[in-house]
Amino acid sequence: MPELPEVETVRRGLEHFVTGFTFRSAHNLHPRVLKPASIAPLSAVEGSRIVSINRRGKFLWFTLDNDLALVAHLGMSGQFLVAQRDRPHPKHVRARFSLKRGFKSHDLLFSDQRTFGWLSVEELTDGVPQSALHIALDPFDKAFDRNAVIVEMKSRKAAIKSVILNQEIMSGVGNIYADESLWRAKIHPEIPACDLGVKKIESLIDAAVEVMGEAVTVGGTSFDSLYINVNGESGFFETSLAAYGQEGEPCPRCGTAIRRIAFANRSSHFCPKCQVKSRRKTKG
DNA sequence: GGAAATGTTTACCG
DNA sequence: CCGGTAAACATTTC
Repeated sequence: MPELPEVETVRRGLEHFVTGFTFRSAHNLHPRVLKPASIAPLSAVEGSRIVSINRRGKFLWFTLDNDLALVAHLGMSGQFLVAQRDRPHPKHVRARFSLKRGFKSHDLLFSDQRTFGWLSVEELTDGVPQSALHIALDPFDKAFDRNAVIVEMKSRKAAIKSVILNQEIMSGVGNIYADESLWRAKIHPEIPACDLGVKKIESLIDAAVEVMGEAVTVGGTSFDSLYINVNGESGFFETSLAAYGQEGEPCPRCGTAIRRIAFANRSSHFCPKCQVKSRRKTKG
């Protein structure tokens, strides 16, 4: 379930294990793993050295030493795995890369059960691949302009949850962290963004940064294990979710049962007492 | 058996 | 242009 924190965890894992390595071979093992917009087959990366691993929102890419990038989106279920001899061969392997640096070598696998993820070879524009150019900066980017994002959000008539999920305004937030952020900021998901005060939108962005930052911290604690480190499992969900997936469970703040509504083709979870739609005050 | 689940893109309608 | 909705992609789990 990769959103920004999971993708960042994968990025850190890859940075640790494959930076400086050269692609010795690249094998495409599934007819849909290569994004149609890719300018070349996966084998185009053979012979290239990995300079850095980069991320914007949920888009991930390997910057190579030849102005190209191997771009990856994990979709719903994509994973990178460093193949290990003593581990069983993972299922749903869509691509296999053989890497080497000096006497060291290992295989990197891209596994994706539901095949919503993809890989592509792309050119970079100012260090950003073609397919991620339309994606807005995420709040962890050094160049992230918080005030500009607040102004943009405030100008939208759409429901605040749609706005915070819109990757072209601010990237990185998916359905889970949207619900968690809205819960922390005490905002009902269906309130039009333009009806919210600047302070409220500010607190929502801060909540998103906070909750995703915590998730990255938890996900990043597994650095001792090669396997866990790159597979994108954060372990965050089991203990720390206040709203997402908690329908019927008590709100950790007030004890009211969390509600689930179908919204924007997805589920939204919120506390009907803490996150009220109208600002009408109770009489008396 | 049916619904729901994660994300993105595209289409269609108002 | 904006926004809401749905469908498409695939598979597994409840």
